[in-house]
Amino acid sequence: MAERNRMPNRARRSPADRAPLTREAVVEAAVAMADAEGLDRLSMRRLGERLGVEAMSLYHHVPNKTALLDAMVDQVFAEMAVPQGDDWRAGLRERAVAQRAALRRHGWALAVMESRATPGYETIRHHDATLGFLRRTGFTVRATGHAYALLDAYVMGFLLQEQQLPFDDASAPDVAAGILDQHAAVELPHLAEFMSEVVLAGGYDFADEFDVGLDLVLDAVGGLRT
Amino acid sequence: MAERNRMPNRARRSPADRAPLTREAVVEAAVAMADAEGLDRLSMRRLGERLGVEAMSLYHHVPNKTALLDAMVDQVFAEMAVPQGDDWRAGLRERAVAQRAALRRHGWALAVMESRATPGYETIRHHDATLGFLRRTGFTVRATGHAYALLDAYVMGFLLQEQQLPFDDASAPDVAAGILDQHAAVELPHLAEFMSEVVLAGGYDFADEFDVGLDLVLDAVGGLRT
DNA sequence: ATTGACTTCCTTACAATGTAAGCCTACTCT
DNA sequence: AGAGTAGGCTTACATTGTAAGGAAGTCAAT
Repeated sequence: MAERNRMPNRARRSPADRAPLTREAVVEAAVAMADAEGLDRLSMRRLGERLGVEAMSLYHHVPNKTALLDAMVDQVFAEMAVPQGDDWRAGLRERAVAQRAALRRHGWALAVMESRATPGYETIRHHDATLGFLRRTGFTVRATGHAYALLDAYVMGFLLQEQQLPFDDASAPDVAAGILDQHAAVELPHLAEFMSEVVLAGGYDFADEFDVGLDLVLDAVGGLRT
Repeated sequence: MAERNRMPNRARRSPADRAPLTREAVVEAAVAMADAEGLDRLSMRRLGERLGVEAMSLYHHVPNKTALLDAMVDQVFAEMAVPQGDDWRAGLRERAVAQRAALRRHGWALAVMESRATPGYETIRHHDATLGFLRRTGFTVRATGHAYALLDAYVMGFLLQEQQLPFDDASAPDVAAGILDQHAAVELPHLAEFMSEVVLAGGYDFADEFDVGLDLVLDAVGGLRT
């Protein structure tokens, strides 16, 4: 009896002496799984397997799969650094970069965000902190709304493009050539021009466009400060 | 026999005297279905039902569901007007507005575009035409790339936000209050400020932010012209 | 120490999905 | 007339989310 109670409350000894399952562990594993294998390979059964548990056991920690997805997105927001300091431009730039990094690390997140509409705790906190940063660094309430919408739209939209266009690594030229070949029957003079003069010229990385656009957007945002 | 051949080639008389099924009809019905009932209610079985046909019959016109989704997206691009005229700013603004209209008409399209990466015929044509417009109205090849990326990122990103934020109709105040209530335990001073001073002040429609940001983006794009 | 509530796991079961395999029939072409 | 094909149908299977309920352990109160 003394021995029996040596273990913490919820320790189980049943099949395998595994660590107690918690909501956080479930969400974390789900994130890891989606990161590693993609969103469509994340099923309750497979997630359970990874945690050494049957699928239905997960429902003790998460009401259903969409709630799990919401929690996963919230986790991503938790990873996103919030802007700090007094320099509005530096702060916003950092936030944009952090946002992009987080959403690239978790490629599934954009897709999930898009379909769900229930922001979680960390998400809300992140928004509040960013709004606070804007207010603090000289934006009126109105301007804050415009600035936030513009900046966020740009970052999210760029990420969306990045996921579609396959020009972000060394294989860009091949892919570009492939697309042209595939539609060889159609007249595509301008696409061909862009491909040959920019993409195939070498050294083109679509990811570099991010900074170009970001600077322009930040200029625009700056103009909103009274 | 003379009577028999009165009908066009593929007319069937079998169970119901329905019109011949074509790939276009399938895609069109799929788009209509997704528009009306949402992407997740679009299944091959339900689509077949709508067309008076069993699910497997659809596979004679479309190789698989993902190809169908690709075709649906392509259809949306086909609806998107391409920029025309000599005025770069007017042309780009029109295109952005058309793009937004098309993607709002077909709320599922963004989500599908995000997961697929194989552009179709109409999509490629649209890109080519837009690139052509930029080149024609005074953008260098390089500047064209930057301008296109920036503008598209903004429009897509804004749409993504629009789908998340539920502030685009008269219920905005209720929703805003609901979010604050739900997280009442957390300190959210800046969100509360924004809600009370902007959203709850009445007359706030997030959709209006589109034009504000678009003008700023167009200013920025204009700066890219030589 | 016994009881009863509660947690956390499991098993079983069901409906819905995409789609492979193969059959049937009417039309087209020779 | 006979062969080939196109386009429909039926059947079947693996995979999904999850409802329902059962078993075993832990805890609080008696």
